[in-house]
Parts: sequence; C-alpha cells; structure tokens
Amino acid sequence: MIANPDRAQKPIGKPCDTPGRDAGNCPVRDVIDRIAGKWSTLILEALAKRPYRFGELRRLVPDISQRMLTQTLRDLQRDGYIDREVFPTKPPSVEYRMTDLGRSLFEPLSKVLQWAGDNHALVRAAREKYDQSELA
Amino acid sequence: MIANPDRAQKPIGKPCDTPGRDAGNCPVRDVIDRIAGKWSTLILEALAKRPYRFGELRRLVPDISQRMLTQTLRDLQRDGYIDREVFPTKPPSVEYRMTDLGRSLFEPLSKVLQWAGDNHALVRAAREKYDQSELA
DNA sequence: TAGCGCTAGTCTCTTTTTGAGACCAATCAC
DNA sequence: GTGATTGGTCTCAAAAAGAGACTAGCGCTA
Repeated sequence: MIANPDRAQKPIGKPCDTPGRDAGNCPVRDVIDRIAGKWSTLILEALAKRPYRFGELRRLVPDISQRMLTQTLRDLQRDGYIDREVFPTKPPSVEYRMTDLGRSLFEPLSKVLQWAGDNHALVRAAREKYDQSELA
Repeated sequence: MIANPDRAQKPIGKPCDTPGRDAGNCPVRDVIDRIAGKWSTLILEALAKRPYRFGELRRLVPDISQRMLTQTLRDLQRDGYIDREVFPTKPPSVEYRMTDLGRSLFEPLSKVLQWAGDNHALVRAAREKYDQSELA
C-alpha cells in the first residue's frame, strides 16, 4: 500500500476547517484540486473526443512525462472520470475512455476551456501591460 | 527583475508544439495552467462575491501560506482577473477586487465549481470503490 | 516610553512535487 | 540476434510549495 509514494493521498485533509464562508468550500476543493492539475484538463479534453491508448495520449501531449501521464490517468480513474481497459494483445495495450461522470464534468469544464481559447489574447495583453508597469 | 525567483515565468514555453489535435491546445493551456493552481479558484470564488483585503483573504482560506497567497494574487493580477488597490491608511491596507475579465472568466468557471459541489458524493464513492479494488 | 499588535509582505529553509531518463519483459519484423 | 513497440516503474535531480521568522511604520496602553 505504500507502493506508490506519489499516489499517497494527503491526510484526507483539513476537514472543512474554513470557519467563515464555507459555502461548499471544502467539497469544491476536494474535487477541484484533482482536476486542477496541470495535465488533467488536457487529458480530459482528449478523452472527451474519443478513447485513446496510453501511447497515443503520450504522443498527443508531447511534453508530459510518462511518469506524470501514468499518475494523472490513475488519479482521473480513481475519481471516476475515466475507465481503464487492458486488451490482452501480443504487447498488451491499454485503452482509456471517459465515463458518464467524466462527461458530466466535462460539460461545464469545456465552457471554461472555450473561454480560455476565446480570451487568450486579452489575457496575454493583460500580462504584457502588467510586465510593462513592473519595469518601473 | 530577478527579484522574485518564484515569479520567474517559464520560458514562455514550448510554443504550441502539439503536433496533432492542436485545436486550441496551446492557448488553452496557457490560460488554464494559471487558473488551475491549487488556490486560484478559491481566491476567485471569494473575490467574485466582493472585494477583500489581503488579511481577510488569508483568514478566509486558512491553510494557504502568506507566501502562496501573495503569489496567487500576483498571478491573477498579472493575467488581468483581479485589481490591486493600495489605500494610504495608517497601516496601509490593500484591497483586491475582480475585474470585468475576471467576472467573464468566473461565469463558466462557477459552473464547474457548482458541479464539484453537486457531485462531490459521486466522486467520493468512485474513490472508495477504486481504493477497495486496489487492495486486491 | 517601552512593549505589543496591526498592516502586507519578503526571506530563508525544509519538504513535497515534478521532470528526465534509464530500465523492464514479452513479442514482432528483419 | 538486433531493434522497435507495448505500458509502465524506478531513481535521481530540479522545481515548486509550505512553515515560520523577519521587516517598517503607526496606534494603543500600561
């Protein structure tokens, strides 16, 4: 059970200790913290389209390390967003596909992704402006 | 300029090098990577309600370190989601408020947060099931 | 008037997380 | 038999995050 130190989940953390304004604070964090990973959205975006195999995903997201791809997939699987199926082919291949829960999450999530694409220019502009005024 | 090593932005990274399926891949990542931080959504959620001062935010999110609060606020400000205003009071106080761009982002983002609150139980169930089957 | 707390941070040090890359066993084409 | 492909795991180095001390100016108070 201590097999994978990376997967060692934090102490099921800090039970909603936010005193004020805990309106959904802790459950939200519990769920969001996982899909907020650097790679999670990328993987979800891919698998929303169609199932992919491990190697395909790796080629799809070239700058993810194998280690992080494995871990991201495990985490997404653990939270029920994706399923993992092993095919007993000659070199066994593994396919990942989105679950219903995953699709349900991806619906609102895709809106954010959409927003990001649409407003990329505005954000870049804001950054430049900020960096300019920083030089002072 | 090398003042804050933490704020040193990555090499404006890996210019859209995703070969296949780059449908908004790089711009999305550029924007998402920032708001996907562990604390960003929490802070945005708070500031969506009303402006807050530094110390208020710290008390609101008790388990954020001062260091990370500062940095998260800087990052959000840099990307144009929030504004920072210093009041020349006796001990100078600083107020953070959401910009129009921030509100525009928060609209779809709040849907995801909503989803997280609504489906927390399902995710927890999925986790338990996964952890069970792992014991084998 | 010395001591304390408040403000919003920064600085340093330690721990955790991430990334790079080697390695694995089986199987296939050459 | 050499080399490539499959989906990983392992180790080690680098980067990021967390903990906590420290700052400066002002107000309160004993």
